[in-house]
Amino acid sequence: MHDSHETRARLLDSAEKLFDRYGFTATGMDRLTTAAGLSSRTLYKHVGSKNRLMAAVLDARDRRFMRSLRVASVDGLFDALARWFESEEARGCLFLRSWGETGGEVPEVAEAMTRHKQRLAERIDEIVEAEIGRRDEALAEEVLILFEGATHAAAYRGETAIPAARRAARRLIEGRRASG
Amino acid sequence: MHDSHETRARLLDSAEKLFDRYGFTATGMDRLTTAAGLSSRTLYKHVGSKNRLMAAVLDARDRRFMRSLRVASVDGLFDALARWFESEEARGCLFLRSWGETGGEVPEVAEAMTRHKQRLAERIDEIVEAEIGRRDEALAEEVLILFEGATHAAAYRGETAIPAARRAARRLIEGRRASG
DNA sequence: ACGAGTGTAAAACGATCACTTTACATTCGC
DNA sequence: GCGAATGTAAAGTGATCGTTTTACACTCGT
Repeated sequence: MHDSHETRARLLDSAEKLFDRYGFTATGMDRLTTAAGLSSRTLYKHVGSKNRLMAAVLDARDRRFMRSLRVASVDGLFDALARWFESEEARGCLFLRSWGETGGEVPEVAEAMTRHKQRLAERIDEIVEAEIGRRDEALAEEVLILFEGATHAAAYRGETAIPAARRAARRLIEGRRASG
Repeated sequence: MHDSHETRARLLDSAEKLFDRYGFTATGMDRLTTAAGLSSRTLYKHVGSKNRLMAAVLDARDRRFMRSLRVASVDGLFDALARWFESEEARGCLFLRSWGETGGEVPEVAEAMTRHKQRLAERIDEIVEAEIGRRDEALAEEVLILFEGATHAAAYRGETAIPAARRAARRLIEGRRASG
């Protein structure tokens, strides 16, 4: 048989590009099968439904994104985001977009979004702790908001949004480190 | 004749709720006509097409949103956002969502998004100037990113995101006010 | 009372939607 | 070399998409 794992990877990869570029609902199954080089029969054997395909795409994207965020400082965090947008176009967070497009009513998608945002928040908690030597949930939430804001502002302002967010985050961190 | 202006307002109002709740593509014309209490013939006489309806909805929302942002301080800015989310559910920015759903390929929608974000940036420029007594584009961009971040983080973290963003913005402002 | 304007309800348009099925080719272990 | 598995291509499923059309009713100024 053909390598099932490789086929699935190719499917998730091409589907992610299409969903990101054209949106979830506007991307039809024929475009997905063509891009993956699969018959619709095989595609359905692999993922079961369009909703489950979207959820699988989001889970794979979460792993890839989180892998790129293995950094130990807020500068590293925003540098990682800048690097992400060197290979991906900035169109806002795909998790939030998919969740919004489906009205929050597709459980697989809603759960993938929640899981991803939970992991992101935890990662930022750790980075903030590494920076100032103790946990600071309030500061971590502020950095998370800058991260979320940079992700979305980059979609319409270009990548100057990312150094601006990085600058602001650094200032907030320095303020807590000194007077903490 | 029936009041054409009132009919149009009712149409835009119900359409905005549906687009926001279920997404643009997933909301069909039958749902829109039913919610507006109009025949499809009349709806098409008023707005011409679904794309133009979305653009009209966005323009009306821009006016309403900008009217709610007539404030003179960053505290006022984030308080206004909190007030906005008392009557609207937080699902991220409808302009960015619509733009993303249509792949940036519907000119009316893309232009409405660009116009809105331009106005928002100008308003925040003015607010920052009122706070510190001079223009500061870098600081204004940081506040904009916090605003964008709060808008989207509120969708999955609840409204604690807004006071957190307000707190961070205040800290950034105070830093520039003191040290010039 | 009449034509123009404005409204409705409902059928019809071809296209496309997610998904299934049919029919057939290939590769595999044994 | 045979049966099971896995693949393809392509037609077909009924539903729904955005949009237009047909047919008909009401209200206006004149």
